[in-house]
Amino acid sequence: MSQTAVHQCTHAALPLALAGVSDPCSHCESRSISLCSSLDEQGLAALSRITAAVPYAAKTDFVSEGEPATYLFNVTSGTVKLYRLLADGRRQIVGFLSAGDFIGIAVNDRYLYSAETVTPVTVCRFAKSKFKTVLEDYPALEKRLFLMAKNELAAAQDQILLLGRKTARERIASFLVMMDKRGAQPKGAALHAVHLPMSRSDIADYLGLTIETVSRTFTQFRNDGLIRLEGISGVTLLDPDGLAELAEGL
Amino acid sequence: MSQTAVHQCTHAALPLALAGVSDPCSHCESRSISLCSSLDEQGLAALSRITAAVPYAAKTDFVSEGEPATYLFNVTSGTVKLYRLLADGRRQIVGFLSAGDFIGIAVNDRYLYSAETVTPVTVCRFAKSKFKTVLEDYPALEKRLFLMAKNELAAAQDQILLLGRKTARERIASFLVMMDKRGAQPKGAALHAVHLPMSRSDIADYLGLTIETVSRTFTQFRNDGLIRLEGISGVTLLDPDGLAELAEGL
DNA sequence: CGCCGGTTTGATTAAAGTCAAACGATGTGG
DNA sequence: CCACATCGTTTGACTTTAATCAAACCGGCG
Repeated sequence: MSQTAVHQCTHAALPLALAGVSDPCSHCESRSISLCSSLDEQGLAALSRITAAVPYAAKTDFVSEGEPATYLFNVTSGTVKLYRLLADGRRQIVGFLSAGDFIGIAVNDRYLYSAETVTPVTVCRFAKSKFKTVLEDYPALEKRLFLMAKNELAAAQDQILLLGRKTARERIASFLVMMDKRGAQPKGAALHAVHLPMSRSDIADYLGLTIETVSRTFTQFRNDGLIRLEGISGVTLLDPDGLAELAEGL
Repeated sequence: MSQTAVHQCTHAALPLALAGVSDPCSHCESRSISLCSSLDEQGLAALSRITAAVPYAAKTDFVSEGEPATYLFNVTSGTVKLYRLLADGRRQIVGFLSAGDFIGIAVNDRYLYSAETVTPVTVCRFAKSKFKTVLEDYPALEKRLFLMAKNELAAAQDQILLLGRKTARERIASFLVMMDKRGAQPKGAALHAVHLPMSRSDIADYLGLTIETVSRTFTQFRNDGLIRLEGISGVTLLDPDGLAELAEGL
């Protein structure tokens, strides 16, 4: 029905000058890796109009599990953790997000988890009601959201396997390999220097372990020559292949 | 082009061209609870044309993790388990499916998990390529798939919390409460008779436990007066509220 | 300098896993 | 029809892994 709105706008580079300096989206650094990559210039402009770029300090809670999902967020810099709590305070971190990741996939219009910044973070914030109207005009955006949901689902199932069946060593190895991949050095780089912005406590709550077990396993890996610890948040993977095998249970 | 491809598929079955009587979808029992509920009569007929109703015996493997996702499935009766394996054979069941559930959300066109029937099962099977053409004509279908993916994601995160932070007792309680809800007696029914079609081994692999721990916890619950065990696959929840509290960690 | 939070290391405990045997349904063949 | 083999389940004894409790350590900061 409203698909007439879709087929236009295949012209190449519209001069950005039109949008002018007031449009934060058109020169956004995470544009190419975020859901915005599914939009043409017009769509970007439409989204830009309903977007507020918001900075948060480290350790700021900005989404609460079960609350009405009035805002959607697109992380543009920094690291965010998503978590759920049990009644007595036990915490499970369900994911770490960084630039390009999206927050707001909701069920019954309620957030599935709480979100807290790990580092200082900037997000693009949209009111959900307004976002929906943009969504209607740009079906590619919904496709992209669907794709992101599928990727989240795949990641969730990786974590289910990890939590259900892997040992502490395998969990830590999986975590290091994942963080290494995420750091995304161009292929096969020799130097696997990984930065871990989150605390040991966060790592523990992500892997279903305790702080002490995380710490002990790190020193074990150091003694085994698998990693080198550089300060508190730096790790170099000395044997990435060995760690990858450990992660798979080999 | 897509139309011709779709027509080819009517070779093996009855003369479907004359809709109505021979159309298996229009009187499908799971129609109202499956993705088909998002389709009008025309859409249903289109889907019907590319559908094959396939029966599987119990314990039949019919989807393999990592394989190209050439078929999609809609469960219409029976119980299916989805699982992932570690290299050495450790198994994690990521979900149990029953009538109305969908199999085939894929990433990079590959299945995320393996699927095996628990009981005798019937599925509606679609070739993915053909399904895609129907999808193009019925956007409501894609919306419905998106909704299902979001629900799966919510369920996956429940399981992450369970596996990462709950005790054996809490896991079993959560499982019983979930199976009770699924059995869906009309609201607040006094009789919480739950049927467990899967083996203890399946339950263990779903909850990240061993067979022995599952068995011991069941007898513990029986001794605590929380449940009554009726034969091998029957359980009655004597204290559903108590179990629900246990499940939440209270 | 000495406090403070997060981290590491150490000693001990507890929860769940492993190994092993008994039990109980179900099905088969003598 | 019953003896017996089989498979999944339950129960028991013991072990192991990771959790808990506790102290020492370390780096940053007022």
